[in-house]
Amino acid sequence: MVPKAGFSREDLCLVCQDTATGYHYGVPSCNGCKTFFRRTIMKRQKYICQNENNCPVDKSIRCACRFCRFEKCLQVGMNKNALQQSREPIGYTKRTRRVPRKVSFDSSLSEEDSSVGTPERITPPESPEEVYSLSDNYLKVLSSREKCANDLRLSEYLPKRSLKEALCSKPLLSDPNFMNKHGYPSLRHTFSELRFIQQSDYHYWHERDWFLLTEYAKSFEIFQYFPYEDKVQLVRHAGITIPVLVQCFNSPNMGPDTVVFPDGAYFDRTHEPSRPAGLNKKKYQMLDLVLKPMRDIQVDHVEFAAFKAITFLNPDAEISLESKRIITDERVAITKQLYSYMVRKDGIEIALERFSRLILMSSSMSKMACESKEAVWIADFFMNIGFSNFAKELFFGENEDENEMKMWS
Amino acid sequence: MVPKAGFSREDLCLVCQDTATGYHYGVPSCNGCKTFFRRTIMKRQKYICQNENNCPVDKSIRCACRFCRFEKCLQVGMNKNALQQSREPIGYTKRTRRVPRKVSFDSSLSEEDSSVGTPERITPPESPEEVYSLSDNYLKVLSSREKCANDLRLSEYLPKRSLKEALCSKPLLSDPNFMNKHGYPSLRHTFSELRFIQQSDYHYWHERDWFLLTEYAKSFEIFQYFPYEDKVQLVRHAGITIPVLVQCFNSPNMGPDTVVFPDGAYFDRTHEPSRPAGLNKKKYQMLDLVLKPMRDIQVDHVEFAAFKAITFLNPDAEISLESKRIITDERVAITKQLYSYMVRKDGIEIALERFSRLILMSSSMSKMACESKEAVWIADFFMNIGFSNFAKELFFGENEDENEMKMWS
DNA sequence: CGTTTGTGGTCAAAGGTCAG
DNA sequence: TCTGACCTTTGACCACAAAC
Repeated sequence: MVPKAGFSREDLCLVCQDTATGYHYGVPSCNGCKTFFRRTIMKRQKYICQNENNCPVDKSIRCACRFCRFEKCLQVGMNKNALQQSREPIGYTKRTRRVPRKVSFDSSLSEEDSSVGTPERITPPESPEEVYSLSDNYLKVLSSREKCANDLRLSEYLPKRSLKEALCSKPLLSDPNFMNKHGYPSLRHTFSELRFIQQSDYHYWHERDWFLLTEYAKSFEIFQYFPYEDKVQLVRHAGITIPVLVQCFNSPNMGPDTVVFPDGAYFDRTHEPSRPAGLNKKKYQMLDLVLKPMRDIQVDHVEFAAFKAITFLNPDAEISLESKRIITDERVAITKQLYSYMVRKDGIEIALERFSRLILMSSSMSKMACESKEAVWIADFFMNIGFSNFAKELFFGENEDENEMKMWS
Repeated sequence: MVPKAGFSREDLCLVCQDTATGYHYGVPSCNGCKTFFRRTIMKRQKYICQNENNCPVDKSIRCACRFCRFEKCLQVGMNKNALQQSREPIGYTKRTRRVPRKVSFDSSLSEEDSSVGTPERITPPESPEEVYSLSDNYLKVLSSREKCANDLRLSEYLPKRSLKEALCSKPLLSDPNFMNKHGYPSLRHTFSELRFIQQSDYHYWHERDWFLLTEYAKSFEIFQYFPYEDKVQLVRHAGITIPVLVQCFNSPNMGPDTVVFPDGAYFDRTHEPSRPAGLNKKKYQMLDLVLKPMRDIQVDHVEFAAFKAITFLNPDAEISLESKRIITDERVAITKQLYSYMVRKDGIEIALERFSRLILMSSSMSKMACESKEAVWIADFFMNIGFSNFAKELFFGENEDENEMKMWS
């Protein structure tokens, strides 16, 4: 693209002697020969001369023999290497060609200024506008799945079933018939009539959110291929963290320390003496490690969907090595897309900050998962809180011996 | 001049790998990508990818997909705000400096001077912005500090002292006199004469690595300002993870399941019946959750230094809210710096993959921290393993009552 | 006060378009 | 179909100002 010294508009195309429009592929040449050369190379076209391979080539008859025209292009020095890789199509929406000008002798030197001379001053955008990307296909899937899960959470639907039934039955979230029938809010779940939470509310929402967790798990394609024992372990490992995440994110913001459930039950930093000390402590962890950071970062629903998936797909669960590998790969893929999404949304500076904070929350989630299981176990064992059979299956396995093993392993 | 070790790609455009002409909008880049980025922003252009939004972008085909090219510009960190927003026909803003040059100490990474103590940052961070700008040097500081720590680990030096003495005494790693005197390898610590590990070896290396942990902790400038109780909690929380990290990273690669200590003691996946079941299980976790991933990712020493700091600066420890905040900010700053380093080293695609895998390891570390404390407690309580007083202080606190509280809280 | 660095602008020369 | 006048995009190079 360095202007060749000494070129003037009077120069002629070295191929056909037409008026040259500049240097093309290293040679002063006209538009026609330039385009002809490029097309020939790009389409790898081969020509054959009908005569003696020495046809004359000039402006009037340059189209007569393509073989000899191309030969001439090469002879005068057109350089194949000056061709570039195909570019993206521009796709003109409409023909913006100027009104054909009458050709005159002097217009060629002065015409530029009329249209090009005073372009309006282009200024950068004042504010960053939304640049949402379609590149994050998986994120969109996760996000709409999250929407369905929330619809179901607000509904009345809550089946009684064993853990095995829950994990092996047909997925509901991806079933349009089911969702049409049940996926609308219950009148009781409209976040109205606030009242302080009671034991029965905790139970109700834990049961609901554990039910939702099993459906959420099944909504991952990879999940169906895992051995049953891995499914149980994965859901068990997420048994505390996912409900906590869901409860925090879906709570309307009624102050920094308040979590509201859809039926209006709420809790805050109030110490509840009737609950085991461990569960009170977990409540504070939930406020400090999840609610506050998520509000600080201002996690949006796409980011939430991704982070929830990252939290669920935890290779630290006690599953087979093959399942660990699959889960890790899935997790990394989501993490990468999440980063891309955040960069597009906020720009690199802010995105890297928010991304780091969000991803580093996963270590807090792990801590909660680990400690809470212990606390739940102790709560049940010593306080006789009375979990449902489903919850006991979820956390403790099918029999008491297994529990003992877990406690001391 | 600070040598640019590890920044081998600095002369290449991070977007397309063409020769970079300098930093543009915050990123080493070529003229083409620079101009492309500016034009896209100025003209508010939106592109659509014809494929899967993951087109490769390099010198030869960078024009093939403008969507993916622009996406990559953002990914590698091109900053929209670096475009000048002035309404004047020509407006210039302040240049964006990438490395503050005012600090003149630079012995950190020079070759032979490893015995010299690591200088800490001279001025404490007054604002988040200052932390960020200084953090360009932060990885270098962490990396050379790590070198000192390893020198001390290989030495003979191992004082007997209480936890309080350890945490409140003068930092040794940054003391050139001390490091000159003691920071050279012991003859016994040369990784020769392999032999299977014994109980006494475990004890010896745990004691060494706990000693090193306290010195490592003190090497953080923020650490000295924490209340004593927070210091204890922070070190306690890192009591398992940091030694495990150090042992894995510094072990020569003698196969996928083998960890070798400097004196030649090694362990592998062999079940050791004489050890408590919990500690055997932790050993497997160490191999699966730390050794294997670190070798898969091929963590280099700068990345290791950063990840170790991220692991140590864990806001999940039971410390005051103010300390949590300080630690989180420090952690996030290191994380951002680590990401930048990896992008410079590997390019965006590989870096994002490796970064995600590495950062997500922090949740495994949290799990280990949580479960291991429990296992250590049980090991001591039931198996009478016989930890030193120092270890007991580290893990269980000063008195038995505190232990009981922790167990059931 | 000169050098280095990173802005924005320029325009020759690439590639793409579509009536003829 | 192929052609080529016309159009858009690209990037090497330049001037300028701020930082060093």
